[in-house]
Amino acid sequence: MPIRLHESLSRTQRELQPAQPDGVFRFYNCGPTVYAPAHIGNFRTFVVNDVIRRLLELEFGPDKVKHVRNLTDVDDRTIGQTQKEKRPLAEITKKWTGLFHADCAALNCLRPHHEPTATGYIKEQVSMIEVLMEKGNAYRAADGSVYFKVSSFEDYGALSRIKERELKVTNMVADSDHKDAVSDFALWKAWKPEEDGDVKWPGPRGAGAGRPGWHIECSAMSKALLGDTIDLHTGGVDLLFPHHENEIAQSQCCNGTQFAHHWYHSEHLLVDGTTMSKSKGNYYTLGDLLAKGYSAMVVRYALLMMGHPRKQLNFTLDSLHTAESSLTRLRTFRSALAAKAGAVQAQPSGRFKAVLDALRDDLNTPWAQGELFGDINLWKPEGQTAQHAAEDLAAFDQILFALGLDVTATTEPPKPAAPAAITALADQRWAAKQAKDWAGADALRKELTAAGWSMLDSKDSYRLEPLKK
RNA sequence: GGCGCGGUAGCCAAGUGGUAAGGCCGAGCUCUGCAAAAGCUCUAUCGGCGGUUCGAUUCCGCCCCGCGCCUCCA
Repeated sequence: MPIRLHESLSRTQRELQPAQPDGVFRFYNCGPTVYAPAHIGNFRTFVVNDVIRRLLELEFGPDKVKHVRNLTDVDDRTIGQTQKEKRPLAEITKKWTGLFHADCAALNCLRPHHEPTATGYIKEQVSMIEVLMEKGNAYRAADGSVYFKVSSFEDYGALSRIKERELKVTNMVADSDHKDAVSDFALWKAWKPEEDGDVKWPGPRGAGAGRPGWHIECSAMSKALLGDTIDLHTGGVDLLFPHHENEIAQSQCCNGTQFAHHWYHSEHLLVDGTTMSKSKGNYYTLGDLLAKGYSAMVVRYALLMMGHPRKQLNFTLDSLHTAESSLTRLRTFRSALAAKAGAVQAQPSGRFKAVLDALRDDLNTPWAQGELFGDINLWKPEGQTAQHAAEDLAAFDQILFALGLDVTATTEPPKPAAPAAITALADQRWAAKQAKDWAGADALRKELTAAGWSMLDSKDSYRLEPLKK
């Protein structure tokens, strides 16, 4: 069964297929701006894209997928941060890039094959801008900036179906600058010493020094690393307009050919029913959630499995509890399977096939979850030979690979140690239990519970865990 | 004003023109001094009103409610 994915331009589901004769699937995913820690909304998109990458590898083979995800390391926000911190741009972007990589690794996202930075591709961007100027699709403004002339591209608006007169009037006033038309967008932004500090590069022929606009970077990096036409271009819905609309305009006018065969956009994450923002106090980074005691794998599960990627997902801390319980069941199930299989190695059985099919059907993760637990519920250890169990284990592991869920790693954060007062109570209860003083033991358990601790007995020892918040 | 999305059990969430997957939580039972873990079982008629149809949660129309986006935010 081929992978079918919703396509934003046609608004239909289309099969994913490599178009080039080399059979390599070319996949570009718009990456983060590295000026602050990425928040979990960002990571929903990256986790979803990671599953696309994994499905593509399963479908076409690991060496037949070329996945590019950029880092935006120069734009208004990164530069704004240099001004705020009075530190060089590279220092700031390096710091946040490092954290982004760490978060991605914790969330078990595969590294893209290329991770270009905007500042690493200035020449490529400049040269595209020059071509656009030569072709009459771009013009130099009075201040030395270069703008794309939207009216020169007939198909503009095809992706977002937005017409310039439909844009909110208030936004049109604010951004007058030196443009010929309000909908024209910057390809190159002239250097403003008071705002940009020392961030500048030599501009395209006929323009001043400055820096590239945001949109051109993706066009240039995609062209440089994947060629003029790619198989799939993805990002969050917010990028649909203007970012992707503008990329299409730039790339197609410059290259004279179709830019992307397939556009895919994942929906936004909401937190507590509304847009996440620092002022609302519902803004979470991965670090924030780890600090609350959740594992990154639980976060991945919640971001991926608890809602369809093309529907807004309302994230709550409660959903992390759900995810945690679900993930624990997966872990338990795998242990049972592995125990039964022993050392036997085998090819995947047909079990869990429906899970993969659900993913191939427009990344329907909730459906996949249904199939997954449905199959787990049907599994019975009785009558299973080690061979069968090994086959089922191989099939299960394939599903875990596709979803990027690592249940074998001990990703659980260490439980905090109990304070001395609690351990003392626990010891007392243990003693009471050994003396078969059930009433005393129960009373002590109640005390522990009241203090927020749970005492888990085993044959000849016990451990203490804090009760769930 | 424009573009778009959603309203399915306590919560989350798939899905189908013929009487609703799954997860979480909860309850009962088994097991176990208790608790935990594990296992079994149970829990909805799909926002409202019309229409089409033998039959609609699923198609059409209207209405109500909630939400997102609209130039540099994944």
